[in-house]
Amino acid sequence: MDSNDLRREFTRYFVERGHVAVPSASLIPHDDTILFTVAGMVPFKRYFLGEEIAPYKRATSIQKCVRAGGKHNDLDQVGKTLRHLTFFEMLGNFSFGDYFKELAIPLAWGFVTDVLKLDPQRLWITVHVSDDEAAQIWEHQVGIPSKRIQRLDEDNWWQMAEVGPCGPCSEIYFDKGPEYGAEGGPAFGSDERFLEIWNLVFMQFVRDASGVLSPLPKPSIDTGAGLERIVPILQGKGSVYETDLMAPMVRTAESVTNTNYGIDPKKDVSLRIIADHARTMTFLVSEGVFPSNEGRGYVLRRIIRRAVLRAYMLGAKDDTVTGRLVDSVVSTMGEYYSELKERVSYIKEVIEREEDAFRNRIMVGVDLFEREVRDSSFISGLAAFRLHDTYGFPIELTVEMAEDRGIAVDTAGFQEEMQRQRRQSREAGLGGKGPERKDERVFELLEIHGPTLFTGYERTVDEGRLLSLFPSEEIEGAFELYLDRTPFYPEGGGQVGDKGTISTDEAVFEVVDTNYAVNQMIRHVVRVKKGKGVIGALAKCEVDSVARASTRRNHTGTHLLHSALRKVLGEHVKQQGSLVEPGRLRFDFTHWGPLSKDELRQVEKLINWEILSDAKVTTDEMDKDEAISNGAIAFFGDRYQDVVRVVRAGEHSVELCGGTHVSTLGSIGLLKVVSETSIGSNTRRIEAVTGEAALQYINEMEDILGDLEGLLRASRGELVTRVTSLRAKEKELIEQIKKVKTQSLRSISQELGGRANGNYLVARVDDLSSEELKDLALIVRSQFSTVEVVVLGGVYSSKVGLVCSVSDGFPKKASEVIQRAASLVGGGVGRQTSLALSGGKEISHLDEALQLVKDDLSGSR
RNA sequence: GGGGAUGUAGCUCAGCUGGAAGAGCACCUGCUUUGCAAGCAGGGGGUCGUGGGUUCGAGUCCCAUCAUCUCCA
Repeated sequence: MDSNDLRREFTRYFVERGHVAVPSASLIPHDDTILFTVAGMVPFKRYFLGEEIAPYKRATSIQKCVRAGGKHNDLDQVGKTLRHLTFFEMLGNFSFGDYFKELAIPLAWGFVTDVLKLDPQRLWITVHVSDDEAAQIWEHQVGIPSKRIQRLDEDNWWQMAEVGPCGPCSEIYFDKGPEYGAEGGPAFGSDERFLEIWNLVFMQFVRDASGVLSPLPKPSIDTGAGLERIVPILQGKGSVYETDLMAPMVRTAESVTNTNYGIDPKKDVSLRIIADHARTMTFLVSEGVFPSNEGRGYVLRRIIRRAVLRAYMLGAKDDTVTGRLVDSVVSTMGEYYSELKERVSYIKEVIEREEDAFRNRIMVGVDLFEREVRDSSFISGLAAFRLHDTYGFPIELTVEMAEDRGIAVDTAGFQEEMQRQRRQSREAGLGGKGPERKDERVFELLEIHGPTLFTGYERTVDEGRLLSLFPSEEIEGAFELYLDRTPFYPEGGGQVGDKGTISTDEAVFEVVDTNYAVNQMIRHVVRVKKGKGVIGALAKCEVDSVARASTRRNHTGTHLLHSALRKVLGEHVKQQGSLVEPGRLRFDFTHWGPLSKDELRQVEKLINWEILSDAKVTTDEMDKDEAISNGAIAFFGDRYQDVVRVVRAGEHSVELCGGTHVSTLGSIGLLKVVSETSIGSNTRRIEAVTGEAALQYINEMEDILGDLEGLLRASRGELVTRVTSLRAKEKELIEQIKKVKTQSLRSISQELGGRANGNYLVARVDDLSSEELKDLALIVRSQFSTVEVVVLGGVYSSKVGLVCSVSDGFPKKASEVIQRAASLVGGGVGRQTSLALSGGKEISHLDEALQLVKDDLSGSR
């Protein structure tokens, strides 16, 4: 049975038994607590938590998963073991308060023995120490001999968090045979021998804050069976790397590194890492993750770089390898995962760019490494850390290159430095933002009155009933105000919250901000202008409609900007964040370098064409999945309700968005980009203005141009040529002045030379800058070869300048000659040998200082 | 969110404890020579990322800012 058969058989088995086949969700979960989708149940989490009602009682899925970075991280084990992977597919069947242990266990057993036809003699079962019920079912209902049912404690207890649903698990293990390790079953035997192939999670209890367990009224089932664990068993292979799932990637890794699998165990680890990472990087990029220096993007970057590094160390020094790896993943998995086939050229471009960047870093790092080993017989932890931290030179490479030369690396010291950095980062991270406080009072309101009805899409003036009013814990002197319905837009989707006024018969409130207190409860942050709020009073709500109108223009403008950027730069452009205010809009997105002037112009042109078309902006409410399948751009990490608003602006832009928008594009007026900057590697930020703000911006530019016209006495069209010619003229004049100065210095020098006292000259020359004074001293010495020491002093712009030049053979340093004189006029002097400059502010002491030098020189003769 | 590094001629970079802005390649002119990165002589090309500060004096020290690279969270 190959892996495609297995996927098909699995789905068929559970669909035949009343399950709805749910397609794999994105690897990017709608869940801030995890980095990636790490298990089959992640997309169903809200059903299990009771936050949403599941549209089906039984479901089955084959879920793409990534465990790399964050809490669930298998990066360090991959390749070293045969069973860990950073990318894998999870087979699952789920019951949402429908069947429980009594059916889940036989269903699992049936699939494993009837469909997969695994030998029951080689299967072991584990249950939780407390779970007699499951053990009973296994033994009596299924008929497993009790000696092959083992009890585990923590390993068979599942919980999502400290508080919330939890329960015992039961697992099926496959015995790979004595050649893989020690006897004893999964509880006591070897990890590599007894392979967990099936995990049944019984969501049975809910744990409260004090740790007390109480039974869930409707217990649920969550199953996870690793495709990559089962396939090798079915195909009689020792590991997934030899099966049809991953062998092609191993072959490609062999070919790009010119290495063979199965000869050197150390090299095998690398080949496995390359094969594993090839799959992970391909899938992550296909889902829109972009290499960057934070979050998911950073994990992706590390995965790409690690694969390249392993290939590099195996011998792929010059040629890029990732393109061929991606090709092999796509040809192996593209049939089942058609999204890979559709985006293959994009995936390759992103990954190959990252490989190129990394190979560049390696080149720089090798140079630095050479410099490091040149004058030292070992590499300190600090040096290794600096190579890694500052230049991105991998520690593995440092160690390997050092080994080649028989040089030791202090890896313990390196680890210490890493620890120090981790600690520092963590502390800094914690200091930033405190844990989100959820106010009990707000939950109560939600329970009693239900969600706040938002009416702001249709109007900016409305009436609502005052539900609650209490002092804000965050803002001194402010209050939180809740209504049953409101036209005030709560901050979200990058759009800032509305401001305005809320008034009742008894009171007037100024709304300074609006946001969500909890999901669906709109919080007005208000200051009391007058009177006292009475609960239950009818409140008149007036949103600052001028600001709202500007915000609308900017928000729709942001959508147009997004779609124009994708058109001009390419599909890799992904929104990374945005800020929509009345005054301006800000849009962050992924892209690998600054935009050229032409690209920016092109973007502006596309946007403003759309605006000129004055097309209607339509918003439709529809099912989330329907919207996404219709091609709407959704932002991973954002939370969407099941029913979403789809905003169409003009011909090209379709986005899921809860914000407020103009009704026709023409009312945006003009969109003008005012800045384009970088906010990190592969991330750019554009700021733009629309409507009135755009007019104001243009007027400011006009004013500047007007001022320039006045100053340069040139018309607008002549400005550039005028400045160019002025600069040329300036340069010419500077040249001339230089010449004239040199000439005049020469003639002064002639005159001074005659006043030399044998081998030295001390003179006062005023009105020369220290620069000129210095030149003069040098000219004197070049014109009069008998003069060995020249000391010149003078006053220039009410400061004293002092300079000394001596010939090569002279016994004293130049600085020594004028040392005392310099301190007399209030200046310091360095330790220069042939030429010393000094200066000070004590003009009255200049003559005295020069006399001092004269006396010294005549004395030393 | 917190660190580190870099920014000097078209390109690659040097410039030490502040004191006269450099090299190689490329470019231009001339000569020599018709042999694989040709040689010789001469020449042009710099707001030393930007803005402040310290100093008699800053490419160099301090602060801010922009850009690029990089590590950690």
